[in-house]
Amino acid sequence: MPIDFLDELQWRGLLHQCTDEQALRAHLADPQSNPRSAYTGFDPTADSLTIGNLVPIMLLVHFARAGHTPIVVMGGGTGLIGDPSGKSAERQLQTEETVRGFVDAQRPIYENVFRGAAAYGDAQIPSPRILNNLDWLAKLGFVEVLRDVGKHFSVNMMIQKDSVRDRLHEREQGISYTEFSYMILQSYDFWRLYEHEGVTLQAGGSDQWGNIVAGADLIRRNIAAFGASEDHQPDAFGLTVPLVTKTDGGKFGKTESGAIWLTANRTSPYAYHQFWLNTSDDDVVRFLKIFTLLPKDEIDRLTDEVQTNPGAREAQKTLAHHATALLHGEDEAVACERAAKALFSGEIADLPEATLRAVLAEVPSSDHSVASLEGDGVATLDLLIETGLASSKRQAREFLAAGSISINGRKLDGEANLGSSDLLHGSLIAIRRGKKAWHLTHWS
RNA sequence: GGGCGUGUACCCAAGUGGACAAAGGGGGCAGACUGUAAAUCUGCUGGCAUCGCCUUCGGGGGUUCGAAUCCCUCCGCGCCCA
Repeated sequence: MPIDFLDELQWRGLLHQCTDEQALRAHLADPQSNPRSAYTGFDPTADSLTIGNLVPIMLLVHFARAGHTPIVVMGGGTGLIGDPSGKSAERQLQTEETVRGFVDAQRPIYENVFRGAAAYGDAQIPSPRILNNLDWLAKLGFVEVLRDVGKHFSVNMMIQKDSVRDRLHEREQGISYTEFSYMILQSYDFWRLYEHEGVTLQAGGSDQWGNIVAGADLIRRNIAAFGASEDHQPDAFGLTVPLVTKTDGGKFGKTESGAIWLTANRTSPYAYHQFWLNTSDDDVVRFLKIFTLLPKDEIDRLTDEVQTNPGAREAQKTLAHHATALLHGEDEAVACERAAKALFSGEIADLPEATLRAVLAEVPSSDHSVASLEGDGVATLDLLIETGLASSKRQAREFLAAGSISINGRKLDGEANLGSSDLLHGSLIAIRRGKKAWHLTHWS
């Protein structure tokens, strides 16, 4: 039994606003005999996406779970122009090669999430179709665009748009004709997909509302101009997801060390898992709804757990597991949990070598000469500096005096020298400062 | 171009000849407590060294036994006038 798309979005808090909700509900009511297609566009501005981008992807997943057809449109073309929405300054134009590289790097993210969603239990959900708007935008002729598309856009309306208006009145940073035209391109995408792919719904982040409505508008005007549609309702809808916020006012998706990305080369699965695990009690239920596919009764149960037994952090653990599994796969999620357990308990000395190496794989490491362990051995003081765990001898002494340093999980009190008897598996010494800072030393 | 200000450590900010490696706050790091949370408490926060030494108060130069502090000069920033 497929889910009801709009109901699902609503209770999950994924629905920010949409055009004509009643008509949209009716439009989507019968996926069996009338499956619909929806698309979300993503402009490639980097070689990866951040967890903020995960929200509209989840929306497409729910669309698929409801029995409809999701389409991802990668902005290989629009990415060459630059969306002024939410930007206070003109963007640096990227070269075509760069954007192409970004497109290729981002493609697996969509595939991974949908694979993860299917693995979670919705085996019937299809993979999304992934298109690149460069394929049609690159072929457009300037005259053609001005006549067929531009005629439907009123400049009076376009300059009302917040992102454009701000730039017009901000004397420091104007807006180029290029970025001003962005809305027209995105609208054309929608029209194009409506015509050729039967797409009737565009979804996106809340900052995309203006662009989405403009697209729906273009479709309506074109229908009016060229006749077409058998019924008189223009079957083009728009829908946005909310901006995810944190209760404490901090920016969602950012840590001290930077943004949380959706590819392992930028944010390791372990760091990703830790990010979710550290969600505050105030946010965890909302995030469970948005970033996992857990059913309502399970989330209700976890909501109670947060209330009655917050110390167990079952909700955070569940969130971390499912969010990690969704993106990186179940195996990675399990590995992250195992690594977290070992690293936080500090009990690593008894782990088999292969497990130990796997657990510490993401920790900074350095190579040292095993010969130096002979005789008096190596002073931990010096080693702390060599490994970067302390920035000066004075600081290293401070850590040692405070009992902040552990060697292979054994707490060190005071200064000491390390010898070959401290080697784990004949070649490794793991140093830990405080609770979270680890460093693995290789000796050979 | 003229006038008045201002520049201090990661950030804000006191300090106007010696007691200044420089108050206070924030941030950061560590310790205790805890739930890898929040709040709270404690310590550290230029470097090297077992009393001590070395390098720092926008840059350079000078006065002085002694300069963040006084003088000269250059540079940066802010406000007002043109």
